[in-house]
Amino acid sequence: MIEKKPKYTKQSVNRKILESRILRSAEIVFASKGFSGASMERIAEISKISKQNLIYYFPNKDLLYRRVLEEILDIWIEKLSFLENHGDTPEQVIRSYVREKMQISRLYPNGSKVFAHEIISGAPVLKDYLISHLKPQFERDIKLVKSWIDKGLIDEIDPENLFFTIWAATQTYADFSTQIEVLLGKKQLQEEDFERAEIALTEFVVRALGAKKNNSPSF
Amino acid sequence: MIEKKPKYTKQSVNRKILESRILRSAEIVFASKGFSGASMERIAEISKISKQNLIYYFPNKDLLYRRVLEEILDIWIEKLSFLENHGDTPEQVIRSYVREKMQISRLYPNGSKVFAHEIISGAPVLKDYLISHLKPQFERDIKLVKSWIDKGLIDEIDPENLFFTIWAATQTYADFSTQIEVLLGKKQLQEEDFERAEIALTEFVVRALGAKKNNSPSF
DNA sequence: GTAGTTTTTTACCATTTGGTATAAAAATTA
DNA sequence: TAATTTTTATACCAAATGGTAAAAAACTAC
Repeated sequence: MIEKKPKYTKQSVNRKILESRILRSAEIVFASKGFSGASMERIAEISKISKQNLIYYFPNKDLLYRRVLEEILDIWIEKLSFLENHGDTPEQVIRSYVREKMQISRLYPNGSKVFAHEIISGAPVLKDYLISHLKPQFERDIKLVKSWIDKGLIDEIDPENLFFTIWAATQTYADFSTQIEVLLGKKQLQEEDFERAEIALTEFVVRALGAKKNNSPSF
Repeated sequence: MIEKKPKYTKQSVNRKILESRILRSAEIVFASKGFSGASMERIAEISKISKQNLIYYFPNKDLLYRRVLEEILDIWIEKLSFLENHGDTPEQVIRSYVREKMQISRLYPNGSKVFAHEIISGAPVLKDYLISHLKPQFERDIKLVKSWIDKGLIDEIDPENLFFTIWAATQTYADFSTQIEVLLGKKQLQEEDFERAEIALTEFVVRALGAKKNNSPSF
């Protein structure tokens, strides 16, 4: 029997809230234990609901895992396109891009870690998605960078490796945070650490590109 | 009863061979499934021995995991010191360092992945080791880079982030190889891909440092 | 060859865990 | 108040899996 329902009942709102609470909990557990090491029991515990109730919302673990991955990927796909980082000069685009990427590492460290586990494991779940969604965007962005080179706006760098390096350098602040914390002697990375990293990396990249600067170098 | 034995009997040789075969198999499984997802059964299968025989050599999974991590770390610690990359100029040191690091990614991709899983998971096993071994070396290397800056050999870059970026960019070729393969449209990364990456990254870093070059820029 | 040691195989077990089934509160909506 | 949805509790189960115990087989040394 199909019923007509108001869109925002108390129940449906609570449901959304609880679902996202579960997803955040799942993120934490998947990030720190990997897919196999994460137990539904533990995720339920962190979500402060019973295991049975968790299963009521997410009938199985695979689905929950997929949802966590989808969530972080949607964020990336949305913010990660070079083309959409409006800016007139290559330098502006790069600065904006590195900032966006670094913000994702700061704001969604657990999602990033789950993604990292997945890719390192050979992307058993995400491979198709990478091919269908990430690759086309990557190729568009590569073209853009090549056009910059052709126009003489930047030096003749290797476009593919430019992206791999930026991604790696920004993600390392989420994925390898434990190592960085140890080496910097900090219990946890603070906003200032991310800011410093953003500045350093941006400077690296801009220098490497030999981008024609608007503002004079700061040192 | 303690017996004197010849050092290289048929048995002891076979044992060493089998042990390293097991370690390589374990590396593969830990890399693709993480610690929890890796089963002793599967590791035995790849090693072409029975599960019970595997347990004979490595009485439990934790120990096997530790051994795999130790193996890759020994390689790193050995090759990763900035100071030991002899070279007169900063540029030479950097080039040598990036090359070494990239070679590790090429030669030990699975070890690198196991390490990555471990760090992303919060380094439950390796944390102490990082503090006691990696941190002191890191601090020495930071000092060296700072001395370069003081002497005006390189520009005033952020030393810590220099290392984080180099590590991330080189390791991504091992850890995120699946993603890179997808984006480059290749089934597997070849030696030429690593070489290209090495050149690109080296150039990238050298430019970022503003190191005084010996050879004129190639473009 | 034989005793002693090392390696391999066979049989088995206890725990974990993802998930089912069911009933019944509790809360929400109509 | 009746119907629906959400939550918890109880009991349970099959498969996977890390690990034990012990006997058989292979090898080494004398």
